[in-house]
Amino acid sequence: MINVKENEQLNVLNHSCAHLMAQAVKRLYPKAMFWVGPVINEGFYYDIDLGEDVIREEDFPKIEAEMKKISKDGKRISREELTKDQALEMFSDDPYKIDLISQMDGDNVVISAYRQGEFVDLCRGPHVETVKQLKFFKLLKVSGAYWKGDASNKMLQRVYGICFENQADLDTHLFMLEEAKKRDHKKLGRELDLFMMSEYGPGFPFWLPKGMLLRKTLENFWYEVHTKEGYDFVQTPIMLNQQLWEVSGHWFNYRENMYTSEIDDKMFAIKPMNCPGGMLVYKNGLHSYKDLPWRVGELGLVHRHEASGALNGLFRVRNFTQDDAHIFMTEEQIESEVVRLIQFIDRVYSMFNLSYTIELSTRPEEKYIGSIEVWDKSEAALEKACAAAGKKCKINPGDGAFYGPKLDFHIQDSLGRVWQCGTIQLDMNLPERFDLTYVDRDGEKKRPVMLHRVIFGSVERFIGILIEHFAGAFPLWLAPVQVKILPVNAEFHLGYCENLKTRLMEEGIRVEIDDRNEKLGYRLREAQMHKIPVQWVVGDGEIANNEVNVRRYGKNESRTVNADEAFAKLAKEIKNRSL
RNA sequence: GCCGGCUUAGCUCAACUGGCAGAGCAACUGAUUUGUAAUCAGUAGGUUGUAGGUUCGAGUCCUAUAGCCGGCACCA
Repeated sequence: MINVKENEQLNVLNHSCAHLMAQAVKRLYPKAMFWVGPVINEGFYYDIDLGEDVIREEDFPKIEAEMKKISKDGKRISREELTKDQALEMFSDDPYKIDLISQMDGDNVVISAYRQGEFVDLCRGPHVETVKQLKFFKLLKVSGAYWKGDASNKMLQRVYGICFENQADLDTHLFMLEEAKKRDHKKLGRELDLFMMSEYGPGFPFWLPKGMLLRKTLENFWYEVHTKEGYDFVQTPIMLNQQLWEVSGHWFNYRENMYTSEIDDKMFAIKPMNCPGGMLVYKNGLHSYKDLPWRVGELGLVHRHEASGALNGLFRVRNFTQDDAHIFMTEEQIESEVVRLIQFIDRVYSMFNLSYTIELSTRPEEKYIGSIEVWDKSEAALEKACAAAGKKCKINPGDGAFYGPKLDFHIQDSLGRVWQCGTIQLDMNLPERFDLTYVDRDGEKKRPVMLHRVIFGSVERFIGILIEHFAGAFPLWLAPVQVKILPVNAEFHLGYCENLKTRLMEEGIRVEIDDRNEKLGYRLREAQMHKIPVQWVVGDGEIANNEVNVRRYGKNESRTVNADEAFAKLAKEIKNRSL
């Protein structure tokens, strides 16, 4: 999907289009007052105060028509430079502009405004020369948005749109949006019987048999690669008492987002994170420097009371499974361990054909714990590890957690959308709070360094991303049903099919026979619509020669091959986890 | 939580300004025994999300509420 913000020409075009929209809105809603109208990756928006009035999507054609009219009139867009006083004078009846102007530093600051016809707005620019250049645009959505992004402020109306240089680009973009809609994991999840939601448990997904197969395959893969990577595995309780959450600090910081319950007069909370339980596991025994780094993995089910409006399919839920691990180590081991982790994560993402970028988030300006010296050292270690692993990393200054810096992995799906999934976080807080130690070479007890890390992030969300990434057509190794066997005539060919099925099942291959009383074309169509990767058709010809007729998902062709060869090829493809 | 929208059969959607709740697919039954994306016929399926209200009459209008969707805020 196109990124408007990063394309210089489109950036300017969309910025000007935001002004064009504002002008049209002002004509149709004379009471409208405007806050800001920036360019974003997906186009532009404008935050508007309409008083009692409301803009709805059904009003878009009207606004777009007015925009077209203004564009046709072809007024030039001109820049004016003002002093602070002049600007205040010019916008004296607009509290939003006054707020903007008074925020500008110094009394001698030069303020620029852009004018097109009767419409003028404060703006740094640049803009296109004339509104005539703004022809190929579309308003996309409208929503509420807090003034200055602060939930305690009033809500303005935010209208989104996008503008291109020609009709073809606009059409392509709108087509892509339609494509994305077709891939919606909530829609595909229903069509492919993967999961369901119920109003009896908002935000708590139900996994259906087909989805469970997908999920278990993914989890088995996770255990397999982590075992090879030297991880141990644990499972910590879902529920622990208040005292533990006080030690971890969650009771004070996140209590309103935790589900609590009283047991025998004591307060308990359902875990919103796995770490405190992990700390207790570490403290269960003594640790020698010889045992470090200790990598402890847990597919841990956590519950968080997310705001109702935040819920969104599998992307944002109230219970989810983190593919968590805590790694305990000495300070000297940070860099080599993180290099190893980056390489590990790289291998995992490549299994799904997902590319990614890494971002390093550093010490927050104000809220942080620990000494600046340790922070600097940790940040340097993470950055060095990235370089050593041969990866670039973008730096997000001040975006780290209060307890440590982190590396975030942003994956890019097949539509070019970006999702933050993996993260590697150094934690200087919990080892202290839980008084973790190891016995060093010199016999002294020392404080280990700990890092949290996830690769999928949330198993549920990752599956949602995979559904959209693959448009529901999973690679063979992941597909809930891998092979559909279709007897041409169930009466005569079923026995042979059942032998094939038994043989596939013995190898752990997920297979179904469709022997319903329907024509082959009907059953084949259904198998294709369920995006089953492989269909084997069996009739008289195949049985006579120990063959199967193989058809793949999405291919409008089939090949008749020896059954043993088909079997071997399938097994190999699954074993290799081919894409 | 906030702003806006939506909610009709398992799914996708109809039902003019308030006037007899309907179709396709799926399901079920029967016929058909099928060779690469839909065989034919029939049957059943609904307190129109829920609770109130207005009206002779409500899927349609009003109020409340739940859930969902698009954003905002939040995301340890």
